[in-house]
Amino acid sequence: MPEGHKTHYLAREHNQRYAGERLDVSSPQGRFSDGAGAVSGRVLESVQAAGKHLFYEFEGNRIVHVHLGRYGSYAEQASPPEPPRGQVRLRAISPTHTLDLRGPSQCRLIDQEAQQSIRDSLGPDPLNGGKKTDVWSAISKSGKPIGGLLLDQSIVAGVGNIFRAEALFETGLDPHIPGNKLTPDQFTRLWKSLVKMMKLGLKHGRIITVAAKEAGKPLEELAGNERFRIYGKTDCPRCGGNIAVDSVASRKMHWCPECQS
DNA sequence: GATCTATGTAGAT
DNA sequence: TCTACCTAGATCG
Repeated sequence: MPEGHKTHYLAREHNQRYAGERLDVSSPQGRFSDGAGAVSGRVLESVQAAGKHLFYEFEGNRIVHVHLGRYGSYAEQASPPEPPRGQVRLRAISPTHTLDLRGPSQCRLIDQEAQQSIRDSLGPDPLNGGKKTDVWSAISKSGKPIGGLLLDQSIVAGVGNIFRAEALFETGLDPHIPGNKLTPDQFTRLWKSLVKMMKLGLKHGRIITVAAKEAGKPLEELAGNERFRIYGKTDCPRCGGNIAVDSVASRKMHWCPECQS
Protein backbone atom coordinates (compact mmCIF):
# COMPACT_ATOMS: atom_id res chain seq x y z
CA MET A 1 0.00 0.00 0.00
CA PRO A 2 2.85 2.32 -0.74
CA GLU A 3 3.63 5.40 -2.70
CA GLY A 4 7.16 6.59 -3.33
CA HIS A 5 7.87 7.75 0.22
CA LYS A 6 7.49 4.16 1.40
CA THR A 7 9.97 2.61 -0.99
CA HIS A 8 12.62 5.12 0.02
CA TYR A 9 11.82 4.57 3.67
CA LEU A 10 12.12 0.80 3.24
CA ALA A 11 15.37 1.13 1.29
CA ARG A 12 16.87 3.13 4.13
CA GLU A 13 15.73 0.65 6.80
CA HIS A 14 16.75 -2.41 4.85
CA ASN A 15 20.15 -0.93 4.09
CA GLN A 16 20.70 -0.37 7.78
CA ARG A 17 19.70 -3.89 8.78
CA TYR A 18 20.69 -6.14 5.90
CA ALA A 19 23.28 -4.49 3.64
CA GLY A 20 26.75 -5.96 4.08
CA GLU A 21 25.29 -9.22 5.40
CA ARG A 22 25.35 -12.66 3.84
CA LEU A 23 21.66 -13.51 3.77
CA ASP A 24 19.77 -16.77 3.93
CA VAL A 25 17.05 -16.22 1.32
CA SER A 26 14.11 -18.49 0.65
CA SER A 27 10.59 -18.47 -0.75
CA PRO A 28 8.39 -20.32 1.74
CA GLN A 29 5.39 -19.86 -0.53
CA GLY A 30 7.35 -21.18 -3.49
CA ARG A 31 6.69 -18.51 -6.10
CA PHE A 32 10.22 -17.08 -5.90
CA SER A 33 12.15 -20.30 -5.26
CA ASP A 34 14.52 -19.97 -8.22
CA GLY A 35 15.41 -16.35 -7.52
CA ALA A 36 15.82 -16.98 -3.80
CA GLY A 37 18.16 -19.86 -4.54
CA ALA A 38 20.24 -17.64 -6.81
CA VAL A 39 20.97 -15.04 -4.13
CA SER A 40 20.90 -17.07 -0.93
CA GLY A 41 24.28 -17.22 0.75
CA ARG A 42 25.45 -14.10 -1.07
CA VAL A 43 26.19 -10.69 0.42
CA LEU A 44 23.53 -8.02 -0.05
CA GLU A 45 25.54 -5.03 -1.22
CA SER A 46 22.86 -2.34 -1.16
CA VAL A 47 19.18 -1.57 -1.38
CA GLN A 48 17.99 1.16 -3.70
CA ALA A 49 14.64 2.81 -4.34
CA ALA A 50 13.55 4.37 -7.62
CA GLY A 51 10.00 5.65 -7.69
CA LYS A 52 7.89 2.79 -6.40
CA HIS A 53 10.51 0.17 -7.27
CA LEU A 54 13.01 -1.47 -4.92
CA PHE A 55 16.29 -3.07 -5.97
CA TYR A 56 18.21 -5.45 -3.68
CA GLU A 57 21.68 -5.71 -5.17
CA PHE A 58 23.55 -8.88 -4.28
CA GLU A 59 27.14 -9.64 -5.14
CA GLY A 60 27.64 -11.06 -8.61
CA ASN A 61 25.22 -8.82 -10.54
CA ARG A 62 22.19 -10.52 -9.08
CA ILE A 63 19.41 -8.12 -8.23
CA VAL A 64 16.04 -8.78 -6.66
CA HIS A 65 13.48 -6.39 -8.10
CA VAL A 66 10.47 -5.76 -5.85
CA HIS A 67 7.36 -3.75 -6.63
CA LEU A 68 4.83 -3.85 -3.83
CA GLY A 69 1.87 -3.05 -6.05
CA ARG A 70 -1.34 -2.42 -4.24
CA TYR A 71 -1.09 -5.14 -1.61
CA GLY A 72 2.54 -5.86 -1.02
CA SER A 73 3.98 -5.47 2.46
CA TYR A 74 6.94 -6.36 4.60
CA ALA A 75 7.07 -7.74 8.12
CA GLU A 76 10.16 -7.98 10.28
CA GLN A 77 11.13 -9.94 13.34
CA ALA A 78 14.27 -10.78 15.27
CA SER A 79 16.32 -13.76 14.15
CA PRO A 80 15.95 -16.67 14.49
CA PRO A 81 12.47 -16.33 13.01
CA GLU A 82 9.18 -18.05 13.73
CA PRO A 83 7.98 -20.45 11.01
CA PRO A 84 6.44 -18.49 8.11
CA ARG A 85 2.74 -17.70 8.42
CA GLY A 86 0.55 -17.13 5.37
CA GLN A 87 1.87 -16.58 1.88
CA VAL A 88 5.46 -15.43 2.32
CA ARG A 89 6.95 -14.84 -1.11
CA LEU A 90 10.43 -14.02 0.11
CA ARG A 91 12.16 -14.48 3.45
CA ALA A 92 15.61 -13.04 4.07
CA ILE A 93 17.42 -13.92 7.28
CA SER A 94 20.41 -12.06 8.68
CA PRO A 95 22.07 -12.94 11.97
CA THR A 96 19.95 -10.32 13.73
CA HIS A 97 16.82 -9.68 11.65
CA THR A 98 14.39 -11.57 9.43
CA LEU A 99 12.42 -9.93 6.65
CA ASP A 100 9.23 -11.39 5.15
CA LEU A 101 7.66 -10.10 1.93
CA ARG A 102 4.00 -10.80 1.19
CA GLY A 103 1.77 -9.98 -1.78
CA PRO A 104 4.12 -7.99 -4.05
CA SER A 105 3.09 -7.51 -7.64
CA GLN A 106 6.73 -7.99 -8.63
CA CYS A 107 9.47 -10.05 -7.02
CA ARG A 108 11.96 -11.35 -9.52
CA LEU A 109 15.63 -11.79 -10.25
CA ILE A 110 17.15 -9.34 -12.72
CA ASP A 111 20.59 -8.03 -13.72
CA GLN A 112 22.09 -4.53 -13.97
CA GLU A 113 20.90 -4.10 -17.52
CA ALA A 114 17.30 -4.83 -16.60
CA GLN A 115 17.54 -2.53 -13.62
CA GLN A 116 18.76 0.25 -15.87
CA SER A 117 15.89 -0.20 -18.27
CA ILE A 118 13.41 0.10 -15.41
CA ARG A 119 15.18 3.27 -14.24
CA ASP A 120 15.13 4.62 -17.78
CA SER A 121 11.37 4.14 -17.94
CA LEU A 122 10.82 6.36 -14.91
CA GLY A 123 10.52 10.12 -14.76
CA PRO A 124 12.34 12.23 -12.15
CA ASP A 125 11.82 11.05 -8.57
CA PRO A 126 11.36 13.98 -6.15
CA LEU A 127 12.93 11.87 -3.40
CA ASN A 128 15.95 11.04 -5.54
CA GLY A 129 16.98 14.52 -6.59
CA GLY A 130 14.51 14.69 -9.49
CA LYS A 131 14.47 18.14 -11.09
CA LYS A 132 11.38 20.29 -11.29
CA THR A 133 12.31 21.58 -14.73
CA ASP A 134 12.46 18.05 -16.19
CA VAL A 135 8.95 17.31 -14.94
CA TRP A 136 7.67 20.66 -16.13
CA SER A 137 8.99 20.10 -19.63
CA ALA A 138 6.84 16.94 -19.90
CA ILE A 139 3.75 18.34 -18.22
CA SER A 140 3.73 21.66 -20.07
CA LYS A 141 3.66 19.78 -23.40
CA SER A 142 0.73 17.52 -22.57
CA GLY A 143 -2.96 18.06 -23.16
CA LYS A 144 -3.89 15.39 -20.59
CA PRO A 145 -5.36 16.41 -17.23
CA ILE A 146 -2.84 17.20 -14.52
CA GLY A 147 -4.56 14.66 -12.26
CA GLY A 148 -3.60 11.95 -14.70
CA LEU A 149 -0.11 13.24 -15.47
CA LEU A 150 0.83 13.12 -11.80
CA LEU A 151 0.15 9.37 -11.72
CA ASP A 152 2.17 8.69 -14.85
CA GLN A 153 5.42 7.17 -13.54
CA SER A 154 7.27 8.10 -16.72
CA ILE A 155 6.58 11.77 -16.01
CA VAL A 156 7.23 11.85 -12.29
CA ALA A 157 8.17 8.77 -10.28
CA GLY A 158 6.75 7.87 -6.88
CA VAL A 159 3.52 9.89 -6.86
CA GLY A 160 0.37 7.88 -6.17
CA ASN A 161 -3.32 8.49 -5.69
CA ILE A 162 -3.03 10.11 -2.25
CA PHE A 163 -0.15 12.46 -3.04
CA ARG A 164 -1.84 13.66 -6.22
CA ALA A 165 -5.12 14.44 -4.46
CA GLU A 166 -3.45 16.16 -1.52
CA ALA A 167 -1.02 18.23 -3.57
CA LEU A 168 -3.70 19.41 -6.02
CA PHE A 169 -5.93 20.36 -3.09
CA GLU A 170 -3.19 22.24 -1.27
CA THR A 171 -2.36 24.09 -4.46
CA GLY A 172 -6.01 24.81 -5.27
CA LEU A 173 -5.82 23.25 -8.74
CA ASP A 174 -8.64 21.54 -10.60
CA PRO A 175 -7.41 17.99 -11.42
CA HIS A 176 -8.97 18.21 -14.86
CA ILE A 177 -6.85 21.15 -16.10
CA PRO A 178 -4.66 20.03 -19.01
CA GLY A 179 -0.94 20.12 -18.25
CA ASN A 180 -0.30 22.59 -21.05
CA LYS A 181 -2.81 25.03 -19.52
CA LEU A 182 -0.95 25.29 -16.20
CA THR A 183 1.05 28.44 -15.61
CA PRO A 184 4.69 28.09 -14.55
CA ASP A 185 3.73 29.62 -11.22
CA GLN A 186 0.95 27.10 -10.65
CA PHE A 187 3.31 24.26 -11.42
CA THR A 188 5.97 25.64 -9.11
CA ARG A 189 3.51 25.67 -6.24
CA LEU A 190 2.32 22.15 -7.10
CA TRP A 191 5.88 20.86 -7.22
CA LYS A 192 6.80 22.45 -3.90
CA SER A 193 3.71 20.93 -2.33
CA LEU A 194 4.52 17.46 -3.68
CA VAL A 195 8.15 17.55 -2.59
CA LYS A 196 7.21 18.73 0.87
CA MET A 197 4.59 16.01 1.29
CA MET A 198 6.80 13.25 -0.01
CA LYS A 199 9.70 14.26 2.22
CA LEU A 200 7.40 14.37 5.22
CA GLY A 201 6.06 10.93 4.23
CA LEU A 202 9.59 9.60 4.06
CA LYS A 203 10.36 11.01 7.49
CA HIS A 204 7.27 9.47 9.11
CA GLY A 205 7.18 6.29 7.03
CA ARG A 206 3.60 7.11 6.06
CA ILE A 207 1.70 9.88 4.34
CA ILE A 208 0.67 12.74 6.61
CA THR A 209 -0.58 15.92 4.97
CA VAL A 210 -2.46 17.62 7.81
CA ALA A 211 -0.43 20.03 9.91
CA ALA A 212 -0.02 19.38 13.63
CA LYS A 213 -2.18 22.43 14.30
CA GLU A 214 -5.07 21.13 12.19
CA ALA A 215 -4.78 17.59 13.54
CA GLY A 216 -5.55 18.50 17.13
CA LYS A 217 -3.43 15.63 18.43
CA PRO A 218 0.08 14.27 18.01
CA LEU A 219 0.76 13.20 14.42
CA GLU A 220 1.80 9.74 15.62
CA GLU A 221 -1.73 9.11 16.87
CA LEU A 222 -3.48 9.90 13.61
CA ALA A 223 -5.27 6.85 12.19
CA GLY A 224 -6.84 6.08 8.83
CA ASN A 225 -7.74 9.13 6.78
CA GLU A 226 -7.30 11.51 9.73
CA ARG A 227 -3.84 11.92 8.23
CA PHE A 228 -5.22 13.53 5.07
CA ARG A 229 -6.97 16.76 4.14
CA ILE A 230 -8.99 15.59 1.16
CA TYR A 231 -8.27 11.96 0.25
CA GLY A 232 -11.11 9.71 1.44
CA LYS A 233 -13.01 12.64 2.95
CA THR A 234 -16.56 13.84 2.33
CA ASP A 235 -16.39 17.48 3.52
CA CYS A 236 -13.88 20.09 2.47
CA PRO A 237 -11.69 21.23 5.40
CA ARG A 238 -11.41 24.69 3.86
CA CYS A 239 -14.91 25.64 2.71
CA GLY A 240 -17.02 22.90 4.29
CA GLY A 241 -18.59 22.00 0.95
CA ASN A 242 -19.03 18.52 -0.48
CA ILE A 243 -15.94 16.82 -1.83
CA ALA A 244 -16.36 15.37 -5.31
CA VAL A 245 -15.08 11.96 -6.33
CA ASP A 246 -14.33 11.68 -10.05
CA SER A 247 -12.44 9.08 -11.97
CA VAL A 248 -9.27 10.66 -13.35
CA ALA A 249 -6.87 8.31 -15.15
CA SER A 250 -9.18 5.50 -13.95
CA ARG A 251 -8.49 6.11 -10.29
CA LYS A 252 -10.72 7.80 -7.74
CA MET A 253 -9.84 11.46 -7.46
CA HIS A 254 -11.06 13.38 -4.41
CA TRP A 255 -11.28 17.12 -4.92
CA CYS A 256 -13.23 20.21 -3.89
CA PRO A 257 -14.95 21.91 -6.86
CA GLU A 258 -15.27 25.07 -4.76
CA CYS A 259 -11.62 25.43 -3.72
CA GLN A 260 -9.92 23.88 -6.75
CA SER A 261 -10.61 25.85 -9.89
C1' DG B 1 -16.54 -13.47 11.46
C1' DA B 2 -18.08 -11.58 7.08
C1' DT B 3 -17.65 -8.09 3.93
C1' DC B 4 -15.81 -4.19 1.69
C1' DT B 5 -12.20 -1.47 -0.04
C1' DA B 6 -7.55 0.13 -1.39
C1' DT B 7 -1.74 4.23 -1.46
C1' DG B 8 -0.50 -0.09 -8.42
C1' DT B 9 0.65 -2.07 -12.58
C1' DA B 10 0.68 -5.38 -16.50
C1' DG B 11 -1.56 -7.49 -19.89
C1' DA B 12 -5.70 -8.57 -22.43
C1' DT B 13 -9.47 -6.70 -25.23
C1' DT C 1 -11.10 0.46 -20.89
C1' DC C 2 -11.34 -3.84 -18.35
C1' DT C 3 -9.55 -7.62 -15.49
C1' DA C 4 -6.29 -10.10 -12.68
C1' DC C 5 -3.27 -10.11 -9.12
C1' DC C 6 -3.87 -11.04 -3.75
C1' DT C 7 -3.17 -8.73 1.36
C1' DA C 8 -4.70 -6.20 5.37
C1' DG C 9 -7.15 -2.67 7.64
C1' DA C 10 -11.66 -0.66 8.33
C1' DT C 11 -16.39 -1.36 8.98
C1' DC C 12 -20.47 -3.81 9.93
C1' DG C 13 -22.96 -7.20 12.44
